[in-house]
Amino acid sequence: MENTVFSCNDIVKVLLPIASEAYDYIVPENMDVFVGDFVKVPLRNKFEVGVVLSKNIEPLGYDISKVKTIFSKVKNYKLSVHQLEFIKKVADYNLTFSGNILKMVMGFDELFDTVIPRKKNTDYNPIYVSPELSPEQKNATEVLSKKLGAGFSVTLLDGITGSGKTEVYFNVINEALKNSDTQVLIMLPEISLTGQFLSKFKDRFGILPVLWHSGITKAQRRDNWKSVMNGDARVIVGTRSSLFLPYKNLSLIVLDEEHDGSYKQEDGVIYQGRDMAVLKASVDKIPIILASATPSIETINNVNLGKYGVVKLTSRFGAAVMPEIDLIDMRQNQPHKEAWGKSWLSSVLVKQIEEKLEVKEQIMLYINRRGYAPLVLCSSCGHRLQCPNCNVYLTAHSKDDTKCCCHHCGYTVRLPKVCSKCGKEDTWALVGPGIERIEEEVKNRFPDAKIETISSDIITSQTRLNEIIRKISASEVDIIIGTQILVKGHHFPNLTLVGVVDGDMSFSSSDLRANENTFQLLTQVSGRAGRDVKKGRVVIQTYNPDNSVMQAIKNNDRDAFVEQELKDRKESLMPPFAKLGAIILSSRNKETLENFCYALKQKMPIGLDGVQAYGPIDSPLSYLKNNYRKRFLLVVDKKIHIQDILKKWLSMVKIPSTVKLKVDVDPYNFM
DNA sequence: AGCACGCCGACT
DNA sequence: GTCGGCGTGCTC
Repeated sequence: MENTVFSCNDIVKVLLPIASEAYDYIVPENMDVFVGDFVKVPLRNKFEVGVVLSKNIEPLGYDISKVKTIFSKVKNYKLSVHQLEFIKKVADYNLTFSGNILKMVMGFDELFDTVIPRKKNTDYNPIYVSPELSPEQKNATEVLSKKLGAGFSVTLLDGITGSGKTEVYFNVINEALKNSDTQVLIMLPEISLTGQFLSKFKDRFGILPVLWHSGITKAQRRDNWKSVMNGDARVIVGTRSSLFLPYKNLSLIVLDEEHDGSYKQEDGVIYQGRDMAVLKASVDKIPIILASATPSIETINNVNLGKYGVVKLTSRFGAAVMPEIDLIDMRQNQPHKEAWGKSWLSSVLVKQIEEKLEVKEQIMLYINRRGYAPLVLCSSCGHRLQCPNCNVYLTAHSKDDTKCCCHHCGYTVRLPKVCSKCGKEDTWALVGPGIERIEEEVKNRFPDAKIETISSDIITSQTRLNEIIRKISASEVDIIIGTQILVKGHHFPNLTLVGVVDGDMSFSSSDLRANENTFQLLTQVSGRAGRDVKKGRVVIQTYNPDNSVMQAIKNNDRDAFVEQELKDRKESLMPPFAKLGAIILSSRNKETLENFCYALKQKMPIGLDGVQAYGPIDSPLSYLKNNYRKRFLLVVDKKIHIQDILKKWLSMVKIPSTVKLKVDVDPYNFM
């Protein structure tokens, strides 16, 4: 197979980076092509580069006069049989075209432009310096190192926050790299984490890994892609898209923060990066390490079933101990009447902040809501400002010179003078707290404190984020107010108090993993406190202190949470005890959408054993970016191949060109 | 997803 | 007569 050569007049299948399966092309005279070769072919009225898959032995299902001839071969570019197999499997699993996956493999448009190659230092001379490991860390390193070179395996590196998981897998990576021509991929959930990670890696190994994510420059893309293909890149750090790079000889994948929802790609081709990483490891027959302090329920279930191995780190690194966690019952801690609608920090939390400021230790306040206020309401008639393109309310940003923004489509409007409904002037009430409003309250209460606010609206560049992280580490900041961006992975030795302003927020999402997300998020946020010699403290404000998730967090009892959650999922027949598939339909035309939904409903798979089909229903966001949206949901027995059911169902209807249809295998949210 | 083709209304 | 907006369908 590897050496299969095709020559003059053979018809071969060429996969192109477009939404399609492979097309047929004739091999011209004086050209030999191999499986995996990149070739330039005519497509319509231009040229496109694709990859040779196989010889076409089936009769053509169309007019042979349409078949064009390969124009040229692209030298020095090749995909291995493993890579082709991976493309096919990812496409099949997620019910999309192989061409869409190839597009991700090829990474960018400029790949085959003729450019002067840049000089890069490709020497790999690491001088690895490991810190002294604890007995637990040593054991974990040993167990994981034994998986190297021993074929496909999945192992969960299950270690509490601050236990030193990174040092463990760094040691394993160092072990893997002793074999001179192998490559290692380290996956992180978000771009914002990669910068910090690179310097940490450099501290230990003395060299920088190759970086890959959607934000790197074109020149970097081109260079990094090539160095991964020719094997010069030994260590690659990247987000989920780095899975599709053309590795020459990958020997290990480490996927950090495996529970993180950011691994799920929601637009374009929908896929779960973590699951595709496991698939990649199985195709390449190599080990994969999944690391987390709060593993996903799916992964824990796979460990329980014996499908995945596990190594545990149960104590914090060095002298650090786990923080003490308090739940503040907000029903008993409402602000005073005159502060109603102006204050969101309970007196308990305020007192704790004062105490920490006194002893010059750092405080982090967490609120996962951008902007100033999530709702703008006319106090005269009750009218709410809404987005014209989506059915959501607008969020008020920056109190003075107020702009109102839609967080889904980006629509922005100045706060109008008069209410469009009742015509009265200056009646707007800005309702609820966002991060900017919490910042305002903190500044009023602690005017002498040095405060930094971190949200995606404020942090527009990696440099800016790095600068703030440096300031925090150097204790130039007293109070840090942040959204998601700060929760993951950071280590601030002097941070000893974490305050969660709205602990209930993530419960209210239309996500089937809402409980799980809340548990993971609050555990991770809490994990920022007291990572060094000083003991940390966590204050979570909540209206549901008796809720079992909240209790599990307070008691630092992950097992209790997992047991309850597995029981609930089993009873309600949700993953990991059932397989889900969603069909998401959207159209600018409401009637066309409704008619097509009716047609799809007629062909819905009913009466099949172990298959339940629901829908259509309006999406929770039933109007988004000028499109109406509806959904169907399939819930099937784990033994049933859900892709087959979906494929068969969809083959029975004709999708109008004005209706967009997306399939989401293993959906996470129902938006 | 692009991109061309063709149908139709508007405007010179 | 012809320019351009947009709905439709094809790409080997």
